[in-house]
Amino acid sequence: MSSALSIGDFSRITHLSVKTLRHYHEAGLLQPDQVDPQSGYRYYATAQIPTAQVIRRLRDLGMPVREVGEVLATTDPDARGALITAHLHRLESELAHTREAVASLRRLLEPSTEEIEVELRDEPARDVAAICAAVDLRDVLVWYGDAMTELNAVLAAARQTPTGPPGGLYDNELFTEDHGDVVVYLPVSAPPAVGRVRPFSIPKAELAVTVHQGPHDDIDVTYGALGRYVTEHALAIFGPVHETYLVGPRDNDDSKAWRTEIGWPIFRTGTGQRASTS
Amino acid sequence: MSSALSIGDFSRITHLSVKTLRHYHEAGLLQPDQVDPQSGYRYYATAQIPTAQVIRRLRDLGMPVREVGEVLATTDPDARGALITAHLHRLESELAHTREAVASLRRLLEPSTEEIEVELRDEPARDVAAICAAVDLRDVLVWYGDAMTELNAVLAAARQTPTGPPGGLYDNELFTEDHGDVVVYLPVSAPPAVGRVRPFSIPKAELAVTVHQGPHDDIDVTYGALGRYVTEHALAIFGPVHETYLVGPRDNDDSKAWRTEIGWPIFRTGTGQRASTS
DNA sequence: CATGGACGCTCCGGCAGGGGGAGAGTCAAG
DNA sequence: CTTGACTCTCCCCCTGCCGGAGCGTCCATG
Repeated sequence: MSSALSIGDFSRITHLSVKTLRHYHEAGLLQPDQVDPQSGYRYYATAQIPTAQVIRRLRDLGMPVREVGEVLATTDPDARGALITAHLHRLESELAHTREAVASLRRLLEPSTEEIEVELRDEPARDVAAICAAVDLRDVLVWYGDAMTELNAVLAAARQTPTGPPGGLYDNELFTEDHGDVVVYLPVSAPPAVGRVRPFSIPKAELAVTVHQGPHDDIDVTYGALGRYVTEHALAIFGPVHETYLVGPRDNDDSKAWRTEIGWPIFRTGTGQRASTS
Repeated sequence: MSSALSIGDFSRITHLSVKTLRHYHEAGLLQPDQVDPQSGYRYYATAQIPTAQVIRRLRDLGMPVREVGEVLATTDPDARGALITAHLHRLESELAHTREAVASLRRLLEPSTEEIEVELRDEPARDVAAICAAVDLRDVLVWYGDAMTELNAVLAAARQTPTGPPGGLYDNELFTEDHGDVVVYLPVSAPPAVGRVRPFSIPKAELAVTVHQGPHDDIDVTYGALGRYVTEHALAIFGPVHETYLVGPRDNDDSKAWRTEIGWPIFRTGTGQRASTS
C-alpha cells in the first residue's frame, strides 16, 4: 500500500524542495500519484520515494532534466544503463577539458614573454584531397579525427602518398559563433573523390604565418600573439585561418613536441581595409 | 604601441564572441580601451589580448564572472593565486561530490530490496554540550567538522568524558530549503559554556528510529525508507531529525562500517495530524 | 562625394533550473 | 467556526550568454 503524502511531507522525506517538486511535475519528470481536481493539491505515493531519489542522484550528476525524464521513461535496464553511461562519458570529457584548462592557465600565468616570429608569405593555390563540413566547435576534435581517418584510408586505397603534412582551414565563425565551415586536407598529386573525400583547391592567399609549439590547449595564446602582430603591422584579417600540422599526434606522442603552423590570411592596408569572413 | 581593434577583430583574435565581449564590458570584466562617445563603438587594444585569454581560461574552469572580475582587479600575485587555488579547491570538492553521486547511483540501482527495521522509541529529554548554528546545506560538512573539533577540545579542557556517542539535530528546512538550524552535541554529565559550546537540552520526543549502515552518500535512501515507514503507519513527521553517530569516521576508517542512527520525531495520528517544522 | 554593404549599436526576449514572494484558496484541529 | 499551517498559481529574478529586430556608422568604391 502506498499512502498519500502531501507535497510538504514528500519534500521532507525526499529532501527535494517543494518548488523543485512542482517544477518536476510541470516538467513531467515526477507525476504526483494523485492531483485533487478541485484544489490542485498534489499527493504523492510512498512508492514514488525511490524514483525521487534516483532523480536526485541524476541531477546531482548534472544530467539535464530532459534526459532524466528519458532515463525514467526507459523501461529496458540495458538502454537505461546506456543513457547513464553516456552521461558519465560526457562528465569524463568535461573533466579532461577542465584539466586542460588548469594546465593551460598555469602556463599562461607563467611570465613567458617570448616574442613570436611571424613570416609574411604568399601562398599559391594548391589542389588537395579534402573533407569539408559545417561543424560545431565542441564536435570539431571528434570530427577532425574521423575525417582524417577516412582521408588516410581513401588515399591508401587510391595508392596516393601525401606530398606534405596535413592541414585544415577554419572559418573564423567557428571560433566566434561556435560553429562554422571546416576543411581538413592532405596534399596529394591526384585527389580522388571517394566517400566524403573531394578534390579541393585551396585558394591563393597572403598569410601571416607563425608556428605554435606544444599542445593545442594553448594555441589561442599563439593566435593572440599572431593577431597582435597582424593588427600592429596595419594588416587586416581576411578569411579562414590555415593550420598545418608539421608535427602532430600521428608523428609524436609527446604533445610538447608538436608543431602547428598557423597562417592567417591578411590584406595589406594602411588605411584600414575591413575584414571579411566570407 | 597598442592598435585600436574593432570588436569584430578582437573577437576573431581572442575567439570570444562579439556578444560575449559586450557582456564582459557590461559586467565590468573587460573594459574596452576606448569607447567612441558618439557612436558607442568599442575599441580594444592589442595589450588586452592576454587579459581576454586569462578570462577565457577562468571561464572555462567555471569560475563565475563575478569572481573573474575580482581576480583581474587583484594586483598582488599572491592574492590572485589564492583566489584561483580557492576556485580549484571548489572544483575538486565538486569532483568528489560527483564521484560520490556516481557510487551512490550504482548502489541505488542495484536491486536491494532490504526491509529496514524501525523502532518506535520514547526518548526522554537529555542535557548535552552542544554547538548550535544556522547553516547552509553545502557548508554543513565543514561546519560539522569544525564544531565537533571545538566540542572535543572544550570537553577535554574541562576534563569531561562523553557519556555516549556524538549526535546532531537537523532542521527539516536544512534539506528542503538548503539552510536551517543545526545542533551538534556530545552528551556529558556537566555541560560547560566555553567558546561556541553551550549546555543544551534535547527535548523529549517520540522517535521513529532506524540505523543506516555505510557511508553518508546513501543516507537519503534510509531517510526515504524511514519516511515511508512513518507515513505508512499513520504517523506524522514532527520536528528536526536526530542523528546519532554510533560508528563514525572517528571510530573507523572504513565508511562501510559506519552506523548512523536516524530518529525522526513523530506524532501519533490516525486522522492526519499536520507536520510542523518549528 | 555619394552609395552600398559590412559592421556596430541598443533593446527585447529566451534557455535551464529553479528561488522569492504575493495573493488567494484548503485542510484539519480545537 | 475559527485559526493557522499548508498549498495553489502567477510573476519576476538569477547566471551567462544567444538570437533577432531595428537602426546608426564606417569606409572603399564608383
